[in-house]
Amino acid sequence: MNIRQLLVERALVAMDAAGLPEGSNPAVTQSTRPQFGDYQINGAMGAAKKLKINPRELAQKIIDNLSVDDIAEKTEIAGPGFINIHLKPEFLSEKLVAANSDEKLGVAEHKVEQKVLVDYSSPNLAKEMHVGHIRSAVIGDAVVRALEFRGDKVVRQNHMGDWGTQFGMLIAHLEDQLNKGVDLEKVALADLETFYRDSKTRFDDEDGFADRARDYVVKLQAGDAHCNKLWKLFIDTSVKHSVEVYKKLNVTLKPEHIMAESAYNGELNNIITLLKDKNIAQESQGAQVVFLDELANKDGEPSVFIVQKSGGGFLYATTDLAACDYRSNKLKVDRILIFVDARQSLHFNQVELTARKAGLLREETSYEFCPFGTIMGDDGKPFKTRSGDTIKLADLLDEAISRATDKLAERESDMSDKERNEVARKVGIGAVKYADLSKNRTSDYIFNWDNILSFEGATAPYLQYAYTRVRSIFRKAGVDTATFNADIIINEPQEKTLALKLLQLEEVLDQMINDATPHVLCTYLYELSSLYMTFYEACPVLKEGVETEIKESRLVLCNLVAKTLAKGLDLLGIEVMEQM
RNA sequence: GCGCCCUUAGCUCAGCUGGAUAGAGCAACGCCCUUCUAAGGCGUGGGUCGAAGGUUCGAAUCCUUCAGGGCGCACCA
Repeated sequence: MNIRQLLVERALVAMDAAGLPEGSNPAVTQSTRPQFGDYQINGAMGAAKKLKINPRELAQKIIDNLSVDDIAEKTEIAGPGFINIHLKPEFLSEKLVAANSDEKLGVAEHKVEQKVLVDYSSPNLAKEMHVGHIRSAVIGDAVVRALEFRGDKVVRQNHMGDWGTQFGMLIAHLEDQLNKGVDLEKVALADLETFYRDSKTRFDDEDGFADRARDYVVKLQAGDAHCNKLWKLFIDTSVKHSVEVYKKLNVTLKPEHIMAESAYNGELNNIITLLKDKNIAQESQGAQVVFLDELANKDGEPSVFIVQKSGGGFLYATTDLAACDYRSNKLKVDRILIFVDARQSLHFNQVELTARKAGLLREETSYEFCPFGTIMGDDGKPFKTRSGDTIKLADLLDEAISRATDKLAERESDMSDKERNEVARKVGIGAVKYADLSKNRTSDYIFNWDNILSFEGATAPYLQYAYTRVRSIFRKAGVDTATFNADIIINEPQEKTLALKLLQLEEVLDQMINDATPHVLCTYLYELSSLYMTFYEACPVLKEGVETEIKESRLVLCNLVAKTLAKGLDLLGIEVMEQM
């Protein structure tokens, strides 16, 4: 049930009947205040401007043709030409009762299933995941879950960085360590961070090392057995580490979703050949390069996109082009969503332009680069992503759980130790994830321990707490929430606003899926919880003196709040608990 | 140099298919636990929406210029 969409459809019919040109935007939005109704149609003003007619008169004409008797109790024109829609309480009640007996809470599945490929997490291997890696994993996973809930077919791909130049450097360093007789298990892999940093230092400072590293990459990519054997040591350790982090983070990525850069190695030569044959790539300074006029600067100099290095080595550009081909031409997906740091915007722009020209991306495939902002330190400067101090993601998650444990210990509770540990884990991890998910994907992200691990205000624990409050009522009432349903009677304003909010889940999910922005769901769930808290204080359910019909009506509202919170949080990858 | 992004309350952020009095959380202050879990609720204070122009009946939202900040731009990913 998408009320806004329903009103858009009705408004379009009315606008057409009122003689407005096709393509007029009804501009339906939720009303900003109660006196303006629940929704408003603002399209009359825009259309009137284009046609140079009186907007109020046009609004009246639209209302005359607007058929909303089944859903609205009142429509009115206000101000310069707003059309305010006041929904019927009976309409809300009816839809809520239906939603309460529906597994999907009244959210319809997409009529035409789409095949959507989501490329997310995609860490660079040979390093531990640090705090910056949380964004792609957590945001991508939320979008994946929402897509599946709406009925789309999702292909998860973890495009791990296991094939780049850094591996030449790592292999060379590892080889030297082994030749010195250093024990492999202890030194090389126990601390990937240190190992990476040491290699990087040699790469930057030591004469000849960089050249050797570059040579090893070519060998690796050409299938050299010795290099591959050493390389595999890094990959296995890194993948194992990633899987542990995903599990802790409650992210649905599994080893079978790994489609790493190396997986495309066999295709890279073909890609270059194709680009050369089609005269898309040309040699320049010994490398294979695509010049893109579409991204030319104002002097007309085209943007440079290197697809093969002068030594013959391939780059992530080559791999990403091969990935386009595989996803679009082989898997034939409708959408490709890529959750990657915004600093790679130019690169992915270049990839899409080149891939489209070369036929590596079909026209029908939508290629959606979904960038996210950079992690900033408290000083407002970006965290170093290479060879600098970083906070390990695993450590951050452990600290979150530890803080939640302390907080929980302050409260009285009859829970067992095991239950308390579970609650602390869900609260801690939830808080971290919500802090990340609730921010606009595209903006930069200031990393601050206190904000990220806060358990008050607009946080996951607040939503989890709202959930436990509802569940507590049901424990007392002793009703079976799976089957319980009753008529909904909307008398109090708190009931009305809560009822309307409950019916807006689908609207929110659509926006989240279209724009790949989980923060709209975060905002929605917070508002829902907040409205529930208000309702909870104002509208007693089980207390003495509440009439049976009112009690049952409120129980249904409570039930829907609980189910919506649980489902919404589940789509964000955040767990709920019965008590806390 | 060129390109992309950002600038909203003391702090962290929503809002940006142009709409009615710009919203939350944190922090501050004042109330509310013999009544369904106070990780809560109710209330108060707090804003030249970076600046200046422009388009419009209407601009935080669109356009231009400027300032400040960030990022990217030929062989890393």
